[in-house]
Amino acid sequence: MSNKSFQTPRGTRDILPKDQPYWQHFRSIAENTLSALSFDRIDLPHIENSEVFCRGIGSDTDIIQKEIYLLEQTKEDSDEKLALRPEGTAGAVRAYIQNGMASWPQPVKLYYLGAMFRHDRPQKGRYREFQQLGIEIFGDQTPKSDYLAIMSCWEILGRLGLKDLIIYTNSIGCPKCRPKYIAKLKKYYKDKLSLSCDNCNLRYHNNPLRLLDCKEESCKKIAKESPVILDTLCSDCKNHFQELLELLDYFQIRYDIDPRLVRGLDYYSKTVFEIAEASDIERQNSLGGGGRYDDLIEKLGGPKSFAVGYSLGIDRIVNLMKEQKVQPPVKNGIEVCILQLGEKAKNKAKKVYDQISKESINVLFIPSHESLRTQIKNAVKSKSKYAVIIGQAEAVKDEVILRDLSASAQETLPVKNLASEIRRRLDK
RNA sequence: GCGGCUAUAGUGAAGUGGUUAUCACGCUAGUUUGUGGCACUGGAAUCAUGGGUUCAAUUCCCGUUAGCCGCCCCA
Repeated sequence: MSNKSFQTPRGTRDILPKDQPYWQHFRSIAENTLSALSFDRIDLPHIENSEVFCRGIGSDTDIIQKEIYLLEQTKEDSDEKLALRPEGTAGAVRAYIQNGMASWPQPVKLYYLGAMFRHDRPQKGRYREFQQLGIEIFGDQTPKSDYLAIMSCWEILGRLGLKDLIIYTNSIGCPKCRPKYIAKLKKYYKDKLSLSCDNCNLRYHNNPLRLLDCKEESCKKIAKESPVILDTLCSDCKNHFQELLELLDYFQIRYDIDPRLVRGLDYYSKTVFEIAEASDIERQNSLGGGGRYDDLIEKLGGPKSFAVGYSLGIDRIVNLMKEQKVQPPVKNGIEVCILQLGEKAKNKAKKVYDQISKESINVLFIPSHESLRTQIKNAVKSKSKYAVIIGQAEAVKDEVILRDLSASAQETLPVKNLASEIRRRLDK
């Protein structure tokens, strides 16, 4: 008897049986939707060489600088630093390269489902171990893939029954045109740095794009007046974005262009987007986000290729399902319990059991000497819908009592065709 | 990583510097083997954890841990 009790480490939690229907509902809708669009599932390791993440996500990002879980090294792999994955894209790109997917028929459309880890301060909807669904489309540079990504995401959440969702989108240009914008942005900010927060002063040097993303009131004002990247895009990026928007319009996907939307990961180019509930103005709890990352494959040592993808935070989606009262379907469980009194009934009960289970009705029968009172209590506790009661009298006459446990009504029925009778009632 | 609030049965809540710490719902055992959800009788909390103040701490103070909120960041 130890008196020390344990609890889940900070930012992790048990997902208990009562919540599982929500998770299963999400998974089944997501997987059905995606496989209907010819996405294939891939499972990736939870650990990778930490370089995959550093080079992929960008060593200046918060994720790498302060949120990544590095594993303690063991003797055997002492020269390989391993890290718990903080997101899925970098690992997916590694898999694309390692498995020569560049020579598969393009585009390669993948999805994955699983836990990600970030050492952040937990809050509601923010956990250190959290579940993501991610998709990646490799090998196509046209806006069709951007559209397909956004549409699949929109479709999954729509089919789940979530309401009031909105896509925020923007284009952050390509390596050709972004430097021009950044120069323009820096010029604009140059004489305003004294008015900006410390963080923004750092951003000015390290990651100027993120100046637009500052949440400080004073900085927000400055950002609001700042030059808009869309005006500086090269014609290639401009057309790409334009074509994407036309597709979104055509399919009536609700979106807003947010010229200040930039994302926390370094690998994006051209299209970026997030999806959130419309009332979550500050987007503290984005349900998901993604974008195009045409240069990442090369950056991780692969051939020149193209890619677009996104990830959804399942924990947040489950929270929203609960808030919006989305009812997940519930599994059937036990439908019929057989209760029996006496030896004679015990022999009959087995035949009844066989008949019922052949009809693929979920039936439970454990012979016992318990009182009928106790047996009924147990049947109710097992959440069975019906009880089939067989006593001495019924056994002799080849009958049973069929009791509806929720309605407290019962009637005597012949054993013959009992199963199909029960099936009829269950299907009602 | 920084700041704020919180911590009492499974859940939600009361409450007190000093005998058996309340209440609701839930859970559980039974009310003597032909009828459950009602009723009745029982059971279950070292008042998160470690330390301090005190004759005495669940109550006051400090640390720790965890949750929530804000910042940061993101899913």
